Amino acid sequence: MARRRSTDTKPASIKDVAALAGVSVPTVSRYLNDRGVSDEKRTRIARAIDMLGYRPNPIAQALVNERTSMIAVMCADITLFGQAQTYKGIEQRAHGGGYSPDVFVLGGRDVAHEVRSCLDRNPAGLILMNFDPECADVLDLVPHDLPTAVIAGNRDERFAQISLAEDDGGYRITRHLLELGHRSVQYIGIPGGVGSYSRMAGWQRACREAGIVAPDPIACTWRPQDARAIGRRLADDPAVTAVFAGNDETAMGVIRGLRDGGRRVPDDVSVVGFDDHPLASIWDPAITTIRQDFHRAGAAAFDAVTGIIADLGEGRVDSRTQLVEVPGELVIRQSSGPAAR
Amino acid sequence: MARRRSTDTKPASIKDVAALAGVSVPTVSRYLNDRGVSDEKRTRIARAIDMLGYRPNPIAQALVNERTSMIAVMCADITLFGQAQTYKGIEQRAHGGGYSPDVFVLGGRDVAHEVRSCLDRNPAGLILMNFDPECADVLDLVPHDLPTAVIAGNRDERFAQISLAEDDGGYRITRHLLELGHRSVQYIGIPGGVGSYSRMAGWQRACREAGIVAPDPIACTWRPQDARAIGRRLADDPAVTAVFAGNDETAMGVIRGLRDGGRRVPDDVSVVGFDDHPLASIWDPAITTIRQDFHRAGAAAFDAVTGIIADLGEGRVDSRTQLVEVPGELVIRQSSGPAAR
DNA sequence: CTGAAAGCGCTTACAG
DNA sequence: CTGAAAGCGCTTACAG
Repeated sequence: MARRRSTDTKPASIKDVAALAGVSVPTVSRYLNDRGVSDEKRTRIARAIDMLGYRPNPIAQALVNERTSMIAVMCADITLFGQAQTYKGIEQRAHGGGYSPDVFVLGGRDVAHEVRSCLDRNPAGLILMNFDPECADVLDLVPHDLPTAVIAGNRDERFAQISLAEDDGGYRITRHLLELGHRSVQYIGIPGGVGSYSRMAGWQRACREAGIVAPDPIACTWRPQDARAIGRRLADDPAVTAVFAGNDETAMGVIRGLRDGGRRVPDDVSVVGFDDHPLASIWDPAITTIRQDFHRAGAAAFDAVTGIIADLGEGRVDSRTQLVEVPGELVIRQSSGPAAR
Repeated sequence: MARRRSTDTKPASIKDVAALAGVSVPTVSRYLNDRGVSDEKRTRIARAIDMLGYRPNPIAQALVNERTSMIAVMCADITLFGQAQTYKGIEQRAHGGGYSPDVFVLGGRDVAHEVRSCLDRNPAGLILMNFDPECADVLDLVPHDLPTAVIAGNRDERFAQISLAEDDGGYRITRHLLELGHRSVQYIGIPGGVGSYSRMAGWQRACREAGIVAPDPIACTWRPQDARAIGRRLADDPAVTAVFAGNDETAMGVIRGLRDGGRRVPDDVSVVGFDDHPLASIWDPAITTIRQDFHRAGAAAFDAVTGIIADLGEGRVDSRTQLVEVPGELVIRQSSGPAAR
């Protein structure tokens, strides 16, 4: 089998540049890495690079440096709103800098295998979007000395972490419903989303504080259709006057299901969501929600990882376990209203 | 600066395996690549690999093979529904195979620079999601001999292409509205989405065939809020009885805007979308749309690229410019109805 | 089937 | 500041 495709002109290497500039290969390398090179050779090398259209081979660099310039970004499903937005935040922050993010979707059964494949590629750092339960195990497979930031999930003292303050958001939006006079709030959960730092935990805390017994949470998938079916069932229970859906898309499904069952929102039942999806304000009725700043969380995670890398270069080590809080914001719209008397 | 982080135990290399197994390095390499190795050495090597937890270094492999096992996937914005779903299709198809997809978001001003950075990393193949106008220029920067598949966009005879048959979808959904008795259909465009293979082209064709003059298309962004503003404006024009929105999210915004302006959907105005977004059937009224099979398009693109790679290995060359059609499906729901008399 | 040699494109001590 | 040497972890001819 041919080792190179036939029509391909082989790209210039550092050797070609050195030859054309009349210097040694290490001198070109020093030029590329901003080490001391005389002005005269600088210009000669610059010209040679320009003429040849030379671009350093990142693969060779990675081999000798024993690390790439890639920041691995692991997530369970990049098609979901929060994860996509978070990645966008990472992506935009990375732009133009020395590191480029690289998505690894942990989709299959053998997550450990996928994680190892990723680590084999020698990332300079790692960002884990810990939105889904299957991601939590990943942390035990990550070498301790790999600069790492975790977004969301329970606090893990071993790593830097970006907290989206979900418990606080869940608490506040539940309080909002209680203050409207509702005597109980039904929670509908999204996959994962459990643990002491979750929106569900905030809901439970608010219920406890108000002295009411939180009803059993109802589990839902990511699919709005399933939320609709749940809403339809809830429509038949006159005791339900307030619903806290785990995210906005779930809220949309629940509202539709309640309406299918003849209940009006918010007149008969208040429904709130979470995240502030772009369609949340378009929905009819517009959805009361907690706005999450996923972009900022992504950017913060990127900054954390590159910060750790820089700190390690200078022998500092304290930034490795920092905690950054990205608070949510209660956005009151039309899907929540006073409890019917 | 330390070349390796201190707490790190250096991973085993092929050299370590060879030493432990008592064979030469090339023999281990042959073992790894399924070349002839005696049974006795096979077992010794296998044991050594197992004991050391050895994993071949893909970076070194890439350097010597002059190609990686990565399929570069370029797109403009992976947070958009169609692109995210398409990527998911690619991702799932790739699973377990020898190639892994790798996203490159062409976000910045200097697309050419971004493309070159991607190509520097020596992908084995390339998939371009040609949904946005800025992506079209990319094709001129791609070396002809890089196995490439283009998803959507105008037909480019130089490359394999997966067509989502958007013009056909646009034609059929416009026909649907015309058959309901509407005398004119207003098109609201999404960014990009022009050219002879677009949903807009299908709309124009259907109008032309019906002998009606297509009104000027209205440009919209990806933001549902902007679509809502357009809908609000349209509400004041009694001549508008049918709207074809460039995608479902735009349709939702338009419907909301029409309602803000006092018009009922579909009684006063029919509104249809495109894509079959998961929320399209949840929306009230549920949205008539063209269902697109993005997963299948992604899988087809992956198959095309890996097929080209395999064919090149065997000297075939014909698959390089194949065209695959992934048709859409008209899904009639409640947002479209007979024209008011 | 197998090992010694050479090489992929780069970088980093080591002498000058 | 600069070049000759050695090496990163692999693979592929080349002899045996």
